[in-house]
Amino acid sequence: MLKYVLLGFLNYEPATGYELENLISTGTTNFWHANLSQIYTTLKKLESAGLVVSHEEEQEGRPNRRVYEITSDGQHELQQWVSTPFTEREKTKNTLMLKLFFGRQAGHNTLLTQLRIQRSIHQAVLDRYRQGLPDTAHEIVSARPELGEDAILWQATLNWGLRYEESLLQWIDETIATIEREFADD
Amino acid sequence: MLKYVLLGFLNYEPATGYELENLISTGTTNFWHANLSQIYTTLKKLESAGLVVSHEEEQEGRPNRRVYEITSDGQHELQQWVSTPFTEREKTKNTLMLKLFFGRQAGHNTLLTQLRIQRSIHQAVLDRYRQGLPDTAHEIVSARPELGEDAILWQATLNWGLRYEESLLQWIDETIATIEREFADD
DNA sequence: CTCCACATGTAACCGGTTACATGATTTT
DNA sequence: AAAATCATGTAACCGGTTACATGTGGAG
Repeated sequence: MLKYVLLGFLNYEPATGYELENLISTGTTNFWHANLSQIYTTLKKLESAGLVVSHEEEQEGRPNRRVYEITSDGQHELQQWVSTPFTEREKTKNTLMLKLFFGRQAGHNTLLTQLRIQRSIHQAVLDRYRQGLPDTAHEIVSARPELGEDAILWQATLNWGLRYEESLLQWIDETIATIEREFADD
Repeated sequence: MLKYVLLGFLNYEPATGYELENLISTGTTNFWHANLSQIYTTLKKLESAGLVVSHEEEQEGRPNRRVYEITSDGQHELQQWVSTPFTEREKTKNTLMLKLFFGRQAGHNTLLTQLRIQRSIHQAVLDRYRQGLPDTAHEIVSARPELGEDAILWQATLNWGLRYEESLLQWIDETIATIEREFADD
C-alpha cells in the first residue's frame, strides 16, 4: 500500500510528489518502492478521499510545486494502519530462485555467470549499507532528538537489510561452489 | 512471470491447471506463487500464443480435465528465458518492515506483539523446511535418477529458504530485544 | 553542449486478486 | 453431516508499470 507510505512521510511534514519520491528512494526503497507516476496518481486519490489536502506554490523559473499536507482524517487512517499488526507471511517473488529452479536447461556456465553477477550486485548493496547508513540513526538523533524513537525503528529496518544481503551473499557463494563441484564433468 | 513457471513445469510432463497449482504450491511457492484463476487465464493466453496445446479428457463422476502440453515453440521460449541471466536486483516489498518504519505511533506493545506473531509464523516455516524438505532432493534422485541435475538446483533454492528464515528469526529476536530495552520506560 | 535536478501530469496496458458460479466424490 | 479434494472457468477490480508529453535552470 503506497497510500500508507505517503501518509507516513506526510505525517512528518508537508511535501510535494517529487519530494516524496526522494524520501521513498532514500528511506524505504529496500522494502517499498514506487515511481513518480504512481505517486502522483495516488496523491490525487488520497486528496479526493480527504486524507490529504494540497495547494499550489508558484516558483520563478521552476515549475509550480503542489504541496500536500496530511489531514486529521489522514492521520487517523495512518494511526489505524500502523496499529494493526501484520500477521501474515509475505508472499515474495524471487526471479533469481525461479531461474535457478528451472535452470538445468540453461547449462552450468549460464547459471554461474548469473550467480556471479548477482554476487557483485549484492556486494555493492552491502557495501553501501555498511558505509553510508549504519550511523544514520545516530546522526538523525543528534540533529533532531525528537526523532529518537523513530531512529531506533529505522535502524532496525537497516539491520534487516544488512543481514539479508549478508545471508544472500553467503548463499550465492555456497551455490556457486556446489554448481562448480557437481557440474564439473559437463 | 507465471507464464514461465507454467512452461517450466509443463516441460517435464503434461498437466491440468489444477495439477499445476499443486506443483506450484509444493515446489515454487516460496519464491513464486499463483492462484487457480490466474493459472487458468494464463494457460488460455499461452494456448492462443501457440506455446501450449490442450485437449479435454472425459472422466466418470468427475469434471472433465483439460490437459495442457508444451509445444516446441513453448520449449523454445522457455529455453530462451532460462538462458537469459537475471542481472537486476529484485525490488522487494516487505509489509513488516514498512509497518516498523512508520511504527512509532503504534506504541511498543503493538510492535512487540507483531514481531512475536511473525516469529511464530517463521519458526513454523523453518520447522517445515527442516523436517519435510531437506532430503527431498535425495529422494527425488533415488526415484528418478534422470532428475539429478534438477535436484541440485532445487536443493539450492531450498537452502535459500532455510537461510532466509533463519536470518529473519535472528533479526526478529534482536529487534524484540532492542525494543524491549529502548522503550522500556514507556 | 550535455546531463542532471527540478517538477507535474495522463493514458494505455498488464499482472494479479477477489468474488462469483457449479458440482460430484471421498475422507474424516 | 461436514470438510476436503477434484475440476474449470468468468467478471470486476485494482495496484502498479511503461510510455508519452513538457519545460527551465544550473553544473560539469
